[in-house]
Amino acid sequence: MPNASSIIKSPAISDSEWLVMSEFWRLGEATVKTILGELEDKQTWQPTTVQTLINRLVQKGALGRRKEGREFVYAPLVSQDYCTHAVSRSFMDRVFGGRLAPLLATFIEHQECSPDDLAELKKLLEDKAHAPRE
Amino acid sequence: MPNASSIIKSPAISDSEWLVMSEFWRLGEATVKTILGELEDKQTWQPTTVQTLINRLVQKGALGRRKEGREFVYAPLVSQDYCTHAVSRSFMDRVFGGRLAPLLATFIEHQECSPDDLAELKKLLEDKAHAPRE
DNA sequence: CCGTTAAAACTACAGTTGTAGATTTAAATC
DNA sequence: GATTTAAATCTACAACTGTAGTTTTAACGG
Repeated sequence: MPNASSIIKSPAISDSEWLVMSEFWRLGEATVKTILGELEDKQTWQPTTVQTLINRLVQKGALGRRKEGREFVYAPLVSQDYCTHAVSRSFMDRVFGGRLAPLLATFIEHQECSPDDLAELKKLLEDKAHAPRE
Repeated sequence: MPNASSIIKSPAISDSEWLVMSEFWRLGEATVKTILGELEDKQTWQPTTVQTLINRLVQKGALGRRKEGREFVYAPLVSQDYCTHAVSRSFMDRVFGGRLAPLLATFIEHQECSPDDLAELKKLLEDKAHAPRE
């Protein structure tokens, strides 16, 4: 995936669209039918709804596609990593004035973290501290 | 602020509206004129735009108001803490499958954290570890 | 080659959002 | 009380969203 970041603004992916993109990111590529199968248990969307969301993602440049027989095979044109980073960044800016600590604090305060979670987070920080420049 | 959480769904505050709410949360209460002054350096909105955003926040139940002379004094009806927690929760669910560690990892990976930040985060975790139940 | 039929494309429609101009109202002032 | 005028209300309008029905197209099977 060429890194379009810092040049191209990541396409604005809406909430519903994000659910669809998640499947594509997980699968790498897929037909509408495949996605319908994947989403079946998670959503109650009609097939045309999913089709519409996919179409919009193509229009926005988030998905590409190639014809294969009578159907299209779609695949992400933007990486999940890039998109999650972009939305996280703007989320943090908007809600926490760009500071990460208050974000983390919010979850810790509200006891959303199990001891295991805390340990995991700690490990993340320590690893980073020991290899500050990768 | 009575804790309406877990009962009442927090009003869906849009991006622009959030900027306005932030000012009210900071100031406690304010008139439109005050907010206009506060936002002047940060935004290029026309006065009516701000007025509209405030009106919508009132409609949504995020702000209350009382008449004072010829103008209204507005004040938050929902706490910042509650709202930030609510949006953080749903953001994390949507983008990171509900897991905090990947969220943190995203920022760490992208070198968005200074050593100071890392230290601060670490301290947060340690404090929590030592006082798991407040 | 033609019909069947799955897939895609087109159309729809109300609610939200970003942004703001135009009009009304009522408080303050003379 | 009439006038001024700041503040609020009303209106606008396009883009985006969530959600899906209707119509067209073209590949496959006979």
